[in-house]
Amino acid sequence: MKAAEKVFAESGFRGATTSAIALEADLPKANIHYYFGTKEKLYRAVLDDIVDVWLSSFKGLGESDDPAATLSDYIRSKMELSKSRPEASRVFANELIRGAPRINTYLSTELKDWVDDKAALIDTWIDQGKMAPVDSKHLIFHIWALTQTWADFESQWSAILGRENGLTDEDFEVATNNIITTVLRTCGLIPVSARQQ
Amino acid sequence: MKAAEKVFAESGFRGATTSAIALEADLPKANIHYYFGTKEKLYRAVLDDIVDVWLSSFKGLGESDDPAATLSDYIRSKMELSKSRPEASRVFANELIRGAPRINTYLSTELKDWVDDKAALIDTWIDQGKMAPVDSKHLIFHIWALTQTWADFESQWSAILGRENGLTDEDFEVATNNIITTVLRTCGLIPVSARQQ
DNA sequence: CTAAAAACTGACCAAATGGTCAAGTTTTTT
DNA sequence: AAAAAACTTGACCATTTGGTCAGTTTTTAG
Repeated sequence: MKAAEKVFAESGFRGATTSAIALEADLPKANIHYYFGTKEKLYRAVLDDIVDVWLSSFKGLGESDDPAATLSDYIRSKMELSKSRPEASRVFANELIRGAPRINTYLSTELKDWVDDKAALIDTWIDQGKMAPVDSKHLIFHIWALTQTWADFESQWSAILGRENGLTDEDFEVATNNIITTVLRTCGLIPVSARQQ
Repeated sequence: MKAAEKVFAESGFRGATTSAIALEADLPKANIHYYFGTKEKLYRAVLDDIVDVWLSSFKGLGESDDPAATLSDYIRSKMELSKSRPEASRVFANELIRGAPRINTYLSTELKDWVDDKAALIDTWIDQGKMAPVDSKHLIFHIWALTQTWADFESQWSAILGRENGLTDEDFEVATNNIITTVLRTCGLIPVSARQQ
């Protein structure tokens, strides 16, 4: 599965070959077919695994009633995922770029429900005057876009920042703080004049 | 080229087949090889074309001396590109996900220089007290991430928003305004308490 | 008009692909 | 201890792949 995730991340579903996966896993190709049947089924297994990780990362959001802390924690956990499982993120990104043929149902049911739910929570906070008015769904979209980009497009940020051996822990730390700053300022949860750390 | 862009966007370099491109272009496969030689060369031609469009979209930024107007205009032009050339954006995204093997030089020279340059401009604005202090490079990263996501991951946003026939012009309009709000609030250029339009 | 250059294409090929299978080996069950 | 079940794998196959090429058609130049 790990080998498959890597190869699918690097080449997409169509471009990945079962022999490349077999080579990466250091197993004969026939063995992989014994366990997973077809390339399609293996891909689905990898995708299901990723969706599980994704969904479980969502659970954290919304248990506390403090918008600033909740949003910061969520951003931090999303960034942790971008750092620790970039390949998973890339497989997912590949699937989305292709129009999400295999996960459309998941997107428009479970994921949509989750977003609707959390957006309602954010709207409550706004109504209670706990944060500035924002488009709650788009706020969630922004958090996803800003955090996922550090996994999916690492090569771009790495090149622009002049890191020859990929992004460092410090880069991720800085990125995380900047995202938190942006999101909290958008929500009016930290004074804009404050210097960034 | 148009057909190739579409197929490469859908399947990535490895997954795209010359016959699929030929079919899409309604031409015999041999004809495509006559003009472009190899699949690799065709892909490079497509990529070069996209890089051109990208670079020219950058030119606008920085001519005026009004941060709010400049940033808004830039966000608007990036969103225009996400809407009008989503396939180009996806080809580029595919390349980045794969580690940018073919455009690494471009990223760490031209693009890096451009970012260094514009970040310096933003730093000037900050020094002049025209906007709140922010990490200028990360501000640019945020704008790119927030705008490109509407091309690359359209399928995701479309599913979550419950749009059965893809995103509408209005969705793009709302997204654009939300991104502008987020960026301007981050920069302290609009009061946070203001209601969003 | 003509001949040469350029553009085009159907038919083909070697290599790579996803997948199968029979013949084993190892592990589990009884 | 032996039978059954599960696992492993080298060799193989039909199909698809990127790419070629000989021959035809179209365009250009004198």
